Amino acid sequence: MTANTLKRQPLYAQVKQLLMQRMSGGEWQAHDALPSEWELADELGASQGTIRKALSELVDAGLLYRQQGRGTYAAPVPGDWGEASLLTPGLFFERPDELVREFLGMSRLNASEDIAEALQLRRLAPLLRIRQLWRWHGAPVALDDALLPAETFDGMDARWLRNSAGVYATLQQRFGVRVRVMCEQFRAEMLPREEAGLLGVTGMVADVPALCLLRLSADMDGRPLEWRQRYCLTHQLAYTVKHG
Amino acid sequence: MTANTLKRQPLYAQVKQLLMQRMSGGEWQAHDALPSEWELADELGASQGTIRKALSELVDAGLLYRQQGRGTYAAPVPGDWGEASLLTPGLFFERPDELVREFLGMSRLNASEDIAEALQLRRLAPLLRIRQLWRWHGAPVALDDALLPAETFDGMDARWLRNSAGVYATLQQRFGVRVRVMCEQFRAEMLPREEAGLLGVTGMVADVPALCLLRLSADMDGRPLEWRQRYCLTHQLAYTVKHG
DNA sequence: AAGTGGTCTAGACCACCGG
DNA sequence: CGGTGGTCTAGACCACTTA
Repeated sequence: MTANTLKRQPLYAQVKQLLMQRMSGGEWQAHDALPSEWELADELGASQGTIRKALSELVDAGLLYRQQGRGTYAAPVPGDWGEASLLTPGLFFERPDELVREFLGMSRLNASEDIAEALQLRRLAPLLRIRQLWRWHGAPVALDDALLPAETFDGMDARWLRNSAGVYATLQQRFGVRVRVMCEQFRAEMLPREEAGLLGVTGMVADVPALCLLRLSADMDGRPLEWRQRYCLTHQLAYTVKHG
Repeated sequence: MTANTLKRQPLYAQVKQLLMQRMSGGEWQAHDALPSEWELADELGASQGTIRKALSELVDAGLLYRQQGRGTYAAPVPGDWGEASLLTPGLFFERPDELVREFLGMSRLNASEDIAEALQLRRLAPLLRIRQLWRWHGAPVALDDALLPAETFDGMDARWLRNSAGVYATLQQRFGVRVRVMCEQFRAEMLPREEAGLLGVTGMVADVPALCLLRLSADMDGRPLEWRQRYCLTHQLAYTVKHG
């Protein structure tokens, strides 16, 4: 392989980088087959083992999946809900039920100091706020606010969001940006009034504890893209994370 | 390498398995150096590349760490707190402060149906309950109950727990068992009275929401070992998880 | 300088999948 | 059957640490 990128990067890392760029450019959609290891090796002038190492790391990163005897394929865009599933508390081996997403609306606001810092924006930078409701067997269980830098996603159209599979799918389709969840925070809070209303928590029993989730997402190069805040009702359900 | 274990396992997986067994047996303590790749290759009759693949997977699993030019070392036992750190809500890049663990006591009880199933025990199987308090800058922030199958850990001594670095460290030192966190659940709950007392939540303001964490841990072969329940106060702190 | 892990190559064989 | 990914080998060179 010709030494085209930064010299101090190992070859397999350069291959990985190149493939990620091509994937971002939309060369392969979800479930499209990539060239075989040998074709890539010829094309890029590297050995098959080097190509394999790059592909393996992309599989680990969740960007590709492989099937013995068939080929290597582009993985679908991750959903807005994230890796964790909703399960009945205490049952770790339950099969997760499907969550249904409902787009509530898009609005504009200015970044607070915390959020501006996390997203590496100037103070009061304009943001898009995308609000979604999650239902489980019809009942609302979570409320999402996704905050995106407005300048990066200038031209975002609410209709795109209403008719797509979620924020991440829209960013991928309309802006060619692949999102990666960087870190998440959990804490317990009393459900604020506005969110309680949207989640259908009625009556004077306003003393409902909610699981509050914060998420920071970035593109494949690590540039922050999204600050997400979620209120989850966990009376009957719990957020379940499986480890390596 | 002689075909001694199950035939359908690839060689590198057998090497991995063997090294895990030796590690469990206490052959290498934390930060002890393992033999070099070439020494292992000679000893086990595999090639250096195969040994490397096994070692790499053990590094990914957190059992080993490697330093270029120096060697391969046994990783220290993970702490009881887990992977997630406590940070100020909304600040993802903060440096996590140290948590101080305090052993409160050990008692016995019988497994509920849920717990018996998760730990693959019969109903009402005897359990050890190990209670620990976590402090952050002196103030209590979390309360842990670790539930272990009493028969597996027959002879467990409370003094071991009081003077060790935690439950996992004790299991490793006294029983040669390496613990691996399988999955965790989060939900929001109002803090029950007993836990509120132990966490120093005083007065009539009993309406404190708490982050409730459930954890299922296992040994390296996947056999369930521990059910842990934790109540976290998250008024000023949040549970932060970083992703791959 | 010697020893270690990290990268890279070339070639081989196997297991699996599809037509 | 051919093509694919999965495993394994042997050998080479580099980068880093230690002495």
